Amino acid sequence: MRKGEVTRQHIIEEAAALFNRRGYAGCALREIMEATGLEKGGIYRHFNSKEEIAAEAFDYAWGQAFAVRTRGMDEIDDAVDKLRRHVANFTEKTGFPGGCPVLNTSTDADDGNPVLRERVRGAVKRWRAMIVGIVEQGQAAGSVRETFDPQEVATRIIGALEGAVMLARIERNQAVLHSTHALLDSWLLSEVRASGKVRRG
Amino acid sequence: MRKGEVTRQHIIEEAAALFNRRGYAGCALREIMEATGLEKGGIYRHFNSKEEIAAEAFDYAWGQAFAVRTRGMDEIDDAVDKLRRHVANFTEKTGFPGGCPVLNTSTDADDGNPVLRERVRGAVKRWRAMIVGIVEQGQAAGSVRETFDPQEVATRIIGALEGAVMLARIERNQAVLHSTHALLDSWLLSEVRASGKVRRG
DNA sequence: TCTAAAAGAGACCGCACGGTCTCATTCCCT
DNA sequence: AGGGAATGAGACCGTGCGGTCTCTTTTAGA
Repeated sequence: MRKGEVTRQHIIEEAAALFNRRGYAGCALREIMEATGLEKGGIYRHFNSKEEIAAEAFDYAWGQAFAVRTRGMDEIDDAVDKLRRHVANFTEKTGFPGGCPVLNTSTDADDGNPVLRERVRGAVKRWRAMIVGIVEQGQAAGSVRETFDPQEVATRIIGALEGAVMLARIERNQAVLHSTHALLDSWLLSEVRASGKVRRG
Repeated sequence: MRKGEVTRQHIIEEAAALFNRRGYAGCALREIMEATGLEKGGIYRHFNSKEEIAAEAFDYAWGQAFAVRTRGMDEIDDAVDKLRRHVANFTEKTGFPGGCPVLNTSTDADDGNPVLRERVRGAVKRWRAMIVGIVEQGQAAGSVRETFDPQEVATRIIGALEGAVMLARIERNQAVLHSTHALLDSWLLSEVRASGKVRRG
């Protein structure tokens, strides 16, 4: 890796934390300069615009957060337990400094920032697809109830998790996350799990 | 009402819509000037700073949204039906242009904007207190299960609603709101409602 | 109708913003 | 070691930002 590539990645990482905390409009290039120790020339050497930095910063932040939230899932076969792990990771571990990138960027993306909008949408689409996939596998394997629409399970989980993150931040109270963890866990075990069914696979 | 008071209120209302859509940092005074047809002198005649406008704009926006979301609840005696009305209002009606003021402002409030932070927190506190109060009344009246912690019911409802709003916006799909409405409604009827209990009151 | 106060227009301020481009320094390959 | 390319510093640009303050216009009450 060349010196420039190292610097480029360093800019992305520093900018990611700043954009996640302050939002796109609220974070000036000057702050990224300070955080990286570079002057403008050094930053514009690698990126054409602030928007380009923000886009790559979001991708990085979301990648980091998603990795934390999906850790250990692959080692679990059972669909319900896999989802339970996901919920536990999300609520009990810090995904990325400054909170959830999807939540924070969703308002930035709202108005006049199509690049970020597509990025956030893509992230949610992949997240939803992951959950839907797991539910469908579970239904095929007989461990998830057939009565649940996989899309609605995904809506429930994503909505509840993002809502909890928002509440925890506003109220400055992590208990909301623990409480949501317990609620979703209980729901997955008692409602989503197919009880008494034979597990195939 | 004096002419000035009318103008002041007009500024607040126009600013509320703009701040809700663009966020604090993303909305310049020039935009408020354009929306109101006033010059700076006219705006600074009534407010000392942009922050003061934003604070009053948030109060106004939240007041409007909350009124929509609580409409008709007072005419309902049963606690579970009252909460169902709230959920229906929230998911099926537009609370305020540009989305939910609490969600939108929560990221603005995050970093370096203590005035807005306290405002948002206060709004959520009142919202939570309303739901907790209804649950407690329902438990006292025997129509809500005693096994539920009222705070957790509030967490569940607020979290799910705000998460759904966020998702609906990102995905540009109102179906998420309808789906969340159905999920919460079903939960309230089948889990929260005390079945077979005598209703007192 | 008159007049003082209220309300608002508009010119101005200093500073900050994102971006451009030339020059200086560093890197890295031969 | 040398030299060309890569990398980054720094000066500069035009524009926009929130805020200030004087002057003009409008309001509203006697």
